[in-house]
Amino acid sequence: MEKNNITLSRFIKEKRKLANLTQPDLADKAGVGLRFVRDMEQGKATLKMDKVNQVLKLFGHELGPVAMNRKTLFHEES
Amino acid sequence: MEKNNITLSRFIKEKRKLANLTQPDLADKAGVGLRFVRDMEQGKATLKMDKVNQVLKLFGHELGPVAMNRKTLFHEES
DNA sequence: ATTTATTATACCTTAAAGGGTATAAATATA
DNA sequence: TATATTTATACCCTTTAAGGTATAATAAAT
Repeated sequence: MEKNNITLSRFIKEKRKLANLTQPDLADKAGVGLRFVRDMEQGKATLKMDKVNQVLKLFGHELGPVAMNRKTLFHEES
Repeated sequence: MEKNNITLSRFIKEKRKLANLTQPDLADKAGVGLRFVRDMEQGKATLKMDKVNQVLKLFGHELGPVAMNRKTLFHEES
C-alpha cells in the first residue's frame, strides 16, 4: 500500500492506545468502518479528509496544513 | 457542497495568490486536475489526502493533525 | 461598453475509497 | 504450552472522487 503521513498514522495510534480503545471501539465511536481505522493507522495515503476528520475530532484535532520540516509533530500542547 | 476545512481553503487560495498563479497554473504545477484545485479552494470536505498533499507540497506544507481550537493557523513560522 | 482573463457549474466516465464479512496473523493472557 | 484478544489481509459490492470537457458567471483590463 502506498503510505504517507506517518505522522497522522502514529498520532492516531498513540491517541487510541492512550484512550484504551481497540480499533473496533474507535471505529464505532467515530462512526467509520473498521477497515478505515486500519487503513488510517497503516498510513494509507488516499484516505478521504472528511472521514479522517471524523476520527481526529474524537481527540480534539482536525486535518490542516502544517509546515513540512517539523518531523515531530503532535507535541503541540495537547 | 458540504464544506469544511475553511482553513485549508483559505491557505491554498492565499498561497496561490501570493505566488501569482492562476488555478490552471497551480493545477499543472501540482499535477492535479483543474477541477480539483477548485474544489479545494471551495472547501470541499471529501477530498483525498494524497491529492491535497500534492498541492500543499508546492508550498512546503502537508496535511497533519492540528488542535481544533486555534482557528487561526498558518501563522506558524512560514 | 467590450473584450480578455479568471473562476464557477454541470454532465459524463473511470478508477478506487469505504464498508462488510471472512480468514489469517500476531499479540497478550492464563 | 494453549487460548483469548487484538490486529492484519483478502474478497466483493456500492458509492463517489477526480479528471475532462463544455458552458456560465465574474472580474480585469483596454
